[in-house]
Formats: sequence, C-alpha cells, structure tokens
Amino acid sequence: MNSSADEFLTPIDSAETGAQQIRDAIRDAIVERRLAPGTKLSESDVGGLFNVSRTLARAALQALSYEGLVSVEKNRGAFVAYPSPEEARQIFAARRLVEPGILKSAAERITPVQLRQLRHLLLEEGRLMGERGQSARRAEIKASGDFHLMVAGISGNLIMQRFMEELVARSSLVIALYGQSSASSCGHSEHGDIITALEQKDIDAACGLMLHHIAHIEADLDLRERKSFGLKEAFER
Amino acid sequence: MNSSADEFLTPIDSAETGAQQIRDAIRDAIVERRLAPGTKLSESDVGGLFNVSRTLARAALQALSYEGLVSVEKNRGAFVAYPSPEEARQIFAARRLVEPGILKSAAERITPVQLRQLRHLLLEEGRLMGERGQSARRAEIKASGDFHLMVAGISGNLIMQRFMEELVARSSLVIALYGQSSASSCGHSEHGDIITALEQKDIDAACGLMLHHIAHIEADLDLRERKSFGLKEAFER
DNA sequence: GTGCAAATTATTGTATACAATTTAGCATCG
DNA sequence: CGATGCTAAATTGTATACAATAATTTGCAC
Repeated sequence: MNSSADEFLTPIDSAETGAQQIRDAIRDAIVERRLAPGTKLSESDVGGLFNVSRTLARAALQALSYEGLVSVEKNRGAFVAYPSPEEARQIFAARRLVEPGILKSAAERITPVQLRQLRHLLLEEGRLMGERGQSARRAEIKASGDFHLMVAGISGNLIMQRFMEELVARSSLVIALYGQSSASSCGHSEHGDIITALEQKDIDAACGLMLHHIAHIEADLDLRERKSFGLKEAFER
Repeated sequence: MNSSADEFLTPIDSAETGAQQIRDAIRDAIVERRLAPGTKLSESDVGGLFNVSRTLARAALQALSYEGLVSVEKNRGAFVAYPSPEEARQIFAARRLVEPGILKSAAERITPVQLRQLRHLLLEEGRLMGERGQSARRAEIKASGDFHLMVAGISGNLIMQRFMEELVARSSLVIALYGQSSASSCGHSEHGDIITALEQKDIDAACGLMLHHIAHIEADLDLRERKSFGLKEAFER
C-alpha cells in the first residue's frame, strides 16, 4: 500500500487504544499519590471521569490489577492497592534480588551518551529536591523511580525493564503508604554514587551501592500494621 | 449454594470469573503446545469455543497479552506469541538473573516437607520422561517448569513467584518453537542435583547448579531466525 | 496479463442494555 | 432496645449491538 518511503518516519504506535490511555492516566495518579491506597475505583465513576463507557474503564482497571496497582474483588469492585507490610517487604526483597543483576547488565552495555543521560536525570532530581510543596515531592518520587527505570532500560532486557516498571510503581505506592521522612525516596547522593561507579566501570562497587541504596529506602519505611484505614479523605480532588 | 453443577458441557461454576477460566484454559493450551505460536486467536472464535460472548474472550486474551503469551495488535487481532530469538534470549537472561536469587531465598526457608515435595515432583518428571508420545512430552515440559515454580513458591515471595510463572510459561513457548532435542526441557538429573544441594544446605552449590541448568536448557535451543510464516508480519516491520 | 483502486467482507473497538450479586436500609419480631 | 429477615438500591458480570478500522476481493484501465 504505502509504497512511499515518507511514511515510516512517523511510527505513531502511541495511538494507543483508549483503555491504555486511561490505564496510564490512573497509574500516574496512583504513583503520584493523587489517588490514595484503598480508594474505590468504581467502573462507572472511572468511565464517567474519562467520558468513556464502563467497558474501557473496566479494561483499564483490569490492566492495573495485573500490575499490582489495583486490586479488583469479585462482585465488589476495584480499589487502589493497599499493600500490606508483608507485601511491601516482598516488593523490596524482589528489588534487592533483581536490581544488582540488572545494573550489572547495564554496566556492561552502557554508552557515554547514556551515562550523560543518567547524569542529566540526576540533576533534574536534585533540582526537584530543592523545591518545596506537594507537587515537588511527588515529582521527586517519580524522578527517583525513573533513575532505576533508566538503568533497566540500559540493560537492554525488555522483560526485566517491564518487571522493574511494575516494581517501581508498586514501590511508590509503598512509599506513599509507609514512608516516614520525605527523604525516603531520595537517596539522591546514592544515585550519584552509583553513576560514578558506572563511569569508573567498577561494576561490583555499583552493585554494592545499589543494594545499599535499596536497603536505605526500605529502612526509611515504617512497616507497622495500619488497620484503621481512614475514611476517604482522599476525595479532596 | 453451589450445587448447580448440572449444566451440560459447561463447568463454568467455579469461584473464578469466566474470563479467568478462559485465560487459564488458553494458557494451558499454549504452554502444552496445543496452540502453535502465531495462531490467530479471534475473539469470536474464542468466545464461540467456550460458549461465551466476545467480551469474556477479549478479556482473557487481554490478560494473556500481559503475560506475554499472546500478542494483540491494534485492529488486527490476537495471536499466540511468536517470540523472536532475541526475545528468547532475554527470557533466559531474565531467568539467569532471578533464579539464583530465588533459589537462595528458598534454600533459607525450605522445610523437610517441601524437600520431599520437590523429590516427589522429580519422580513424576522422571516417570514422564520414560514414556513416549506427544502428550508425555508435553507433560514433561510442564513438569520441568513446575520444578522451578515450586522453588519460587518455597521462596515465599509472591511477586517473584508470579514473575517466574510468566517466565516459565514463556520459556515453554520458546522451547516449543526453538527446542531441538526432546531433551531440551529435561535437565532432569540437574533438577535432582539441585535438590541434593538443597538437602545438604549448600546454597552456593545449588545456585551454581541452577545457573548451569538454565544455560543447559538455553544451549539446546536453535535460535536461528525462522521466517516461515511471516507473510504479513514480515512486511509489517 | 498486470497493476492500481474502490467496494466488500471480516474483525476489532466501543457503547449500551440486561442479569446476577452484593450492600444498605428498613421494618418487624423477640 | 437490639437482633433478624426482607426489600430495594447500587455495582459488577455478561451479552449484544453498533461503529471504525484493516484485509480481501473484484473491477477497470493500461
């Protein structure tokens, strides 16, 4: 059909189906803490909010449930995931398990350009740390996760990258729930240390720093059981 | 209240929602090679096959796409995943990356009862290896995967367990596509060696054996490009 | 006969309608 | 006054109908 060579420069595969857009929007809202854990996500409400039918809303919620960000209960509805302390520990155990290996793969393939991109991300992260306010803190959490995601991307393994996306998103949820200090997501200097180790091709040091970094984040959590979920003060929309 | 199991030919009476049952059925069919990679899974056909509407069929296919067993292409349809050689390598790279860590966690928690269960599974696996025929070979592949899944289950980390389920399923697809000898899925003795190492609490040895085992499986693959069916898809990309 | 192009067909994308299940409120009874 | 059973509202589960998009076929011109 399109025998013209002008077409392939515009691979608009980002024309994703509606459900995927809604899924991304809700995921961002969850990760950025605009949606509190435990919030009920009624299909009708979601659909109405995005001006689509329940069909798409349902598909989006279903997708999010596969990522562990939403828990759907049969005949009961969908809720923003409310990870238990045990679940939180497992999420970070998973990260300790996979991130050193991912970092090792990344270190073996990283290019100078990618190192510069990492530095750039770090700079952005630092800038956000300087600012104050809710939105800055949210962006800070996001930037902190993006560092790990970029490392996963550099590793070149799409499967691990996807898995890390899930882990980082769920980590944000955990941090939102159990994080104590606003510094919980930072580890800013630790990110920098890891980059430095990468620049020096010191893979073992980088992996050690990564492990320490993850442990540091987890140590800043208060993983006591919270049983009284406060009513939806989350509806401050 | 659930004594209504008299629907003819429709055992759709379990706790799971219909879409989940269909998803499981198709997944089993894929993993057991009853559905060849690249097979088109039309929503109407799937729905008709299970006597449900397209809605449920679509949900099941969507779910399988999140597991990487089915690839749905916008406005084109769903197909049994046809992993490329590169994808296959990434799958096994991921397994090499995570399985030692999972095994380590499992070794630290394993109980005598669980060790016996592993031995039992091994026995079953060996019995299937002795038999001949397609169905035996299929069951053998499945049993081989079940060993790894049981280890993941023993590790106690639900997230890693879920991830391993995905990796094992996709591995079966890869083996079905690129496996050369019927021994590709075996590694039967290697499973036994790993169990022995576990019994002796020799974690490092067990991890080493696991790495070797995975490498062995991968080495038995013939990861050359196959463009046999790729009429449409060859032109697409 | 070959190549392009428009119409046709088939399949997916989305919305709406109906059924089943759960939750809540209320009335009744102990 | 409290507990219990029933009715009603709301929400999810599923099916069907319609719209949009891609594949196929057919027809026409060269």
